[in-house]
Amino acid sequence: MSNFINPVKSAVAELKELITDAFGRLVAEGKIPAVAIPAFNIEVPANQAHGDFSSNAAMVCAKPLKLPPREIATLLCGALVLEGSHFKKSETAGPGFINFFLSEKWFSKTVKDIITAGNDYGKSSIGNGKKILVEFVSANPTGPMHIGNARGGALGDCLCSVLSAAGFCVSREFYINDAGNQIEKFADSLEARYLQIFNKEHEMPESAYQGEDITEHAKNFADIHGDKYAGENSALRREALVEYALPLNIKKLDDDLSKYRITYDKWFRESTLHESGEVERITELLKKSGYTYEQEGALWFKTTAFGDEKDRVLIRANGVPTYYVPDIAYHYDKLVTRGYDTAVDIWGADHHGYVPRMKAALQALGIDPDRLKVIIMQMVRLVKNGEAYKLSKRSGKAVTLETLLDEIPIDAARFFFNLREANSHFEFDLDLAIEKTSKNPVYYVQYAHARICSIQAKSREEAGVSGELPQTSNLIPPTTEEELALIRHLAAFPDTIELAAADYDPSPLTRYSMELASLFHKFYAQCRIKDAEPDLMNARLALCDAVKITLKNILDMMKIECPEVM
RNA sequence: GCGCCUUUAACUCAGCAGGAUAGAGUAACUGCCUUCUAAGCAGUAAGUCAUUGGUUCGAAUCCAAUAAGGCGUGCCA
Repeated sequence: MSNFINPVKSAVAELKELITDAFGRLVAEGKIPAVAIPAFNIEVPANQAHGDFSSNAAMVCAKPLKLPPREIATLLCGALVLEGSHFKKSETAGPGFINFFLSEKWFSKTVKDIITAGNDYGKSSIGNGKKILVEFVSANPTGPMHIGNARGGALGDCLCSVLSAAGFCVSREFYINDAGNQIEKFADSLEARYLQIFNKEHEMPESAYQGEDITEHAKNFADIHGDKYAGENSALRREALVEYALPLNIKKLDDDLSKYRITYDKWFRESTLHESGEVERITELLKKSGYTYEQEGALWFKTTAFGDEKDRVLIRANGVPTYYVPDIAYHYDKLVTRGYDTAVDIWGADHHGYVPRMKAALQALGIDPDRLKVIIMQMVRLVKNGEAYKLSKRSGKAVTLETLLDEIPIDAARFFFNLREANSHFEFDLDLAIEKTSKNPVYYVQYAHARICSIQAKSREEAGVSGELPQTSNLIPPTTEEELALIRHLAAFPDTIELAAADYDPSPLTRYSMELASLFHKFYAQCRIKDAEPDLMNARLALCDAVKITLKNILDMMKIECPEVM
């Protein structure tokens, strides 16, 4: 499935070998004492003048070798054999760094490898086929989704793509809280609105959902059933109302999320855990774990034994389980019953205190708590005309996902929400998101893609060839700094995916795409393609192709369109 | 009170398994379209990396304390 082309990794591995060989040679020649060489790093210097890679090998050896770092660096440089490698030059610099410069061959090879890999370029196998279940959005089915769900959706969906690209076997899941207190509250609200239709005096409970969607449900229900349920007993009436409205709400969630380009592998209903007896079974398992006790008529779980700040109630004194129990049952289902290696949950920051609680329960059940990875997402602050934008025109309530997508393109929403890491307080500039200029990062990146498409078409036309360019068999090496910088960055793509996957954070990829677009635009401004010499034109078209492939691979992951014309 | 998160240029943010002169975009100011998409490029200016200590050859990065802000701390979810 995945190609193992990682131009940076292979270069780094080669360098480590070259340096180790050089040490060996120095020892053999008696120039340095034979002591254990400490681990050293190969890194990409911030400053390009310092080469393509640099190593601190000489610096970390200063102590064991009892020699000044610069002297060691000079010795190492003398002992390095670069012939036949992908490097053309090494030099000592600064406090004792050794800087390495890649040969032109490496650059040509990288371009060729990317084109060969195509859709697979960037994929990695670090996931090793491990099964990951990512649960995200899981919005309350009692009402519309809000702006936090919009962030969670874009983040979760993109994270799934990243993990897939990194070689994990990923499932997307939505957990529907269709049981418990909030459904009771939903029933309260619907019932009150329904009864109000026939009796204006009827009062709405203060704790009820006040949104217009509730009123609409009640009205539509009354259109179908009239006052038939007004005289019924409350339990029947509530049941009928919930049975009517809940599926509509769930359908709406699904519809809205589909518009947002999110489709789940599974919608998991909390109610099934109650119906199947799993909730009771988990309660028994927890009791058996020895970490529960009864107090004041309630059943408590000793979360303090696992570092939480206080113990928590599992079963209320009235015999009804708190939300905690089905949640534990749900995670048990993910990690044990269904056997996922890892469960990733994306939660709003207001739930962060819940993390130690959930992990404590897993531990009590003998499950490694590290198998649950909770991504905490900080709040989003919408800004319009330089001011906080809090209210939605339609409902007068918090801005809904639907309202947001009315205001800005889906591409922009998905891109913007992945611009920052989840755990950063996020300011979303609505004016910027709809702007069609280079200020808007989405357009900037898409424009690079469209530009390449245009160049390719024009150049082929000019050369009078029928789609046969570029020929990658014999690329002439790049020479300009713009080309070199662009290829260096292309080569870093697989590492960026691995980094994003390891941190469960897609945002490095978003920023990577902006940098790639920027380097491409610079290259475009500086290097002619259409009227270049045939060999040069071919090489540059190949480079364009490699950029286009990489851009497309990223935008596909984010489910953002790759326009050929803008 | 206790816990988690945040604090880097005027604004929004990168950088944080310690490394060589702290980066980008926006806003401000200058240039560049008879030449492959100006939705673009080039340039100028902008910093006490919240503060104070510590760790060491070296700290925006690690540790501690302080300050400011956000969020938690329910027999709500």
